[in-house]
Amino acid sequence: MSIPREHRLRKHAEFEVVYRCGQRHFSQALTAFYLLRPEPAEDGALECSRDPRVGITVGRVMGKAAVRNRIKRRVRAAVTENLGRLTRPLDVVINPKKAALEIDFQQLCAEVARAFEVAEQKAAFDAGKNARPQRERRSAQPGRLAARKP
RNA sequence: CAAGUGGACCGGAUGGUCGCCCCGGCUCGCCGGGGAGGAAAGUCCGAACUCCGCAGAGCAGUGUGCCGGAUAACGUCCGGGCUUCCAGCGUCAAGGCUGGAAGACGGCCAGUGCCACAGAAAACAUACCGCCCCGCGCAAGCGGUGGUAAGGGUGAAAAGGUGCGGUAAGAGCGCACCGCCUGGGCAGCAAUGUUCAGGGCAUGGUAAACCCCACACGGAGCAAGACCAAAUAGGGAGGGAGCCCGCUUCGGCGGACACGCACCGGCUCGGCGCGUUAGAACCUCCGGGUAGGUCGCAUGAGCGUGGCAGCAAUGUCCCGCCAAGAGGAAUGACCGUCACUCCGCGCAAGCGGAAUACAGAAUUCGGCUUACAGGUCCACUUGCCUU
RNA sequence: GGGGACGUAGUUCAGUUGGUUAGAACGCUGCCCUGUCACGGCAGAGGCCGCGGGUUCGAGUCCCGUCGUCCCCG
Repeated sequence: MSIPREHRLRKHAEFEVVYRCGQRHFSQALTAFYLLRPEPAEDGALECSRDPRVGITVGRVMGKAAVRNRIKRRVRAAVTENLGRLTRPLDVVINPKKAALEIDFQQLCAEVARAFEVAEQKAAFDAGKNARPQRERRSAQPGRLAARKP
C-alpha cells in the first residue's frame, strides 16, 4: 500500500466497526464510511494512536483481480494526495464504484478530498459536543466513555 | 511476393517527481539493492513437503489403456507402429508410393445386458413378397412338420465381397483373387510387418453399457503443520490446619490473644479495617487452549553459456549466477522522449490524432487446458511474377 | 489459497437402466361467465435442456473441455 502502515486499517474487525457504526458519504465514483475513533482510555491501551486511518474495499463484483487492483491503486493514489486533510483520529473505509476505473484522475482526487472534508466537519461538530455518540445506534458501542447529555 | 495450415518465440524501451513492500548497513532517518506472468488464470493431472492412519495380504473403489523410451512422477513429452481423412503421383480399375493432419488406439470368436420405430427376421435365422419342387385341380388357385438367404422391400446395421462354375431353384456347395480365423517360418526388444500351410467362414454393432485383462493409487491438505502465548471462563494439584472466656432460643453473638491480607508509615514497633472450621473465600503451581505473534517461506528435481552421449524427449560434465516474498495483502500515480501499427494532410521530409492485448504472485515445482492487440522465425500446400 | 454442489418454459422444479412428441404448478395471451372486477371454466402460445466438441443408429441423460452461480474451511 502506498499509504503508510500506521494510516491503514488492518483488521477485519476494524472494518466491521466502521461499517456498523459509522456515517456515510456518497459520490459518483465511491462511497465513504467514516467513524471518529473514541479517545484512548487514560489508564492504558496507549498504543492506539491519534492518526487517521484509511481502508479500501473492492468487492468481487467489480471485476477480475487485475481490474480490482487497478481500481484500488487509483483510489490509493488519490488518498495519498489528500491524506493531510484528515487531522482527527478518523477511520475511513472507501468502497469505490466501477466509475473509479474510468474517470479522470483529477476528478477522483477531488471526490476523495470532498469526502475527507465532510468527515472532518462532522468529526469537528461531534467533538465540539463533548464527543457525544454520533448516532443512537452507537449506544451499544463498548468503547463509549462520554457521559450522556445532561 | 500473397494466402492458408501446423509449430516455436517475443509480449514495448528509457528517464524525471512523489509514494509502497522486502533485505542489508549505520551517525536512527537516511543510504544502497531487489520487486509479477507466459499464461501468475482454470484447479484438470502428477510430485515435493506436512499431519493423521498403517503387521502382511486380499476385496471393494478410482484412474490409465497400441509398443518402446524419457522422467522424481504423470492422463505429460519423444520415437516407432496401426487405422482414418486430405492432397499429389501412379493404374483401364484396384492394390500401391510420397507428404501432411487427426486418433480415450487392450478385450464383445470370457460372460451378461441393450439395439426404439420400421421390418419376415436385430443374433439359436420358426421365410413377408418372390423363386423352385411335390400333391390336388380343366383352370384360376389351394395345400405341404417341403427346399432356398440369389433378388425385393424395411432399417443406422440383414449373417464374408467380386467373378466363374454348379443347381429343380439356390447356397463357400466347389474354384480363383481379396478379407477373416488357426498354426508355423523370417525381420524387429516390442507393437507390428511379411511369407507359407491349413480352415470354407464359425466372428452383426455397442465396453465414453455392466464387465474381463494389465498396471498404478492409504487419507487429507500451507486455512497442512510446528513453536511462543494476553484477557475471560472452566479443569487438575497443593496450600489455606487456632485456641480461650461469657451469653444462648444451640442457629449463633460478643470479647481477648494468635495468624493472614490491605492501608498509614523510609523500616521495626505500633495504629486501624477485614477474614479465620468452610476443605469456603483466597493464594501458588500445572496442563489444554482462543485472540495475537513467530516459523513453515524461497538455494531449488533452480537458471544460463558451452562440451559430450542420444534420431529425439532427455541425461551428464565444466564454468558462472542468486532472481518478489505480502498477510484488508507491495510491485503504483503523474509527466516526458523514442520505437512499432493504423488513420488524415503532403510528391517527399514531416505534422496531427488514435490504438498498444489477455491479464496480477500468495508453500513450491513438472505438465495440460483456456484467454491474448501486435510482431518475428521455421516447415508444408496453393496462386502469381522473375531467372 | 483449498475443498465441494448445481445450470431444463418468464419463475420454481420433474425427467426412471440413452429411445423417438421434454412434463407439472404458478405466471402470460385470447374467449366464456358477470352490470363490472375477482373467482371459476375452455383454449393457446412459450424450450436449439448454459456453451463447444466427442462416443453412439440416436444424447437433457454418457465422456471431455469451457462459462456462470452457490455453499464450506479463518
